[in-house]
Amino acid sequence: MKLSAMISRQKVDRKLIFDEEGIKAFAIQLKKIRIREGFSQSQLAFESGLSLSQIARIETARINPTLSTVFAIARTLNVPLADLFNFELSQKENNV
Amino acid sequence: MKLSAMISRQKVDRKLIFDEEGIKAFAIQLKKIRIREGFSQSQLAFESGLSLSQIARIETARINPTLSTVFAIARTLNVPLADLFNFELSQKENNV
DNA sequence: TATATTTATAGCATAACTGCTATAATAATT
DNA sequence: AATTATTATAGCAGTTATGCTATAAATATA
Repeated sequence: MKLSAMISRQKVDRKLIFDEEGIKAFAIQLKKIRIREGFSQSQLAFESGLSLSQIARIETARINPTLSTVFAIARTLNVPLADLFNFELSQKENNV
Repeated sequence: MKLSAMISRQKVDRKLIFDEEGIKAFAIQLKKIRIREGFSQSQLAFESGLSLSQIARIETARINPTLSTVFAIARTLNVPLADLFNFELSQKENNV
């Protein structure tokens, strides 16, 4: 994250979560599968109806995409949804 | 509708996608897993740090949640991410 | 029935996602 | 090296996700 973003974030006491670990893991997973399926970012953008900038922002982990966006990607790449989420999140170690 | 209205609307018509089919399928899947894991919506909300209204909105398919929100849910329910996405999307039949 | 718990709905304010457009940076190809 | 293709970055406008608070509806329990 950029310094300017960190500063403004810290200042505003923001409420919405941004799961950096998960977002980065998803970015890696998407890029892996997109390339495996033989798509360029442009192709994926065009065929899915998403914008190229959006695809790039997702793969560089700059934004926190919505489910509908991910669904559009999965449909276009023609892969099972679970494939895109086939990675591990660190679990919170709590629980009684 | 008048042409002028269509034109001015066309300019503003940049509505974001809302994948109703996918959002509904996710709502069902979340509810199923939440109950299976023995959580009430309140518990899930409290332990995840999400608001109760947000959990309800997701399970009633009224909103299009972000990945970070889904990640928080998966962590709290302590289930693999792929579990929450273990459902089928209708694929677009095209290609080649 | 009554009471408590759980789930659903609503409005507001704020943060942020997305499309769009343009440009820059990087990688691939000739 | 030059050209092309691909990927990354940036700012703006419009729409929406989210938290918060409150209330209503539905469901479970006594």
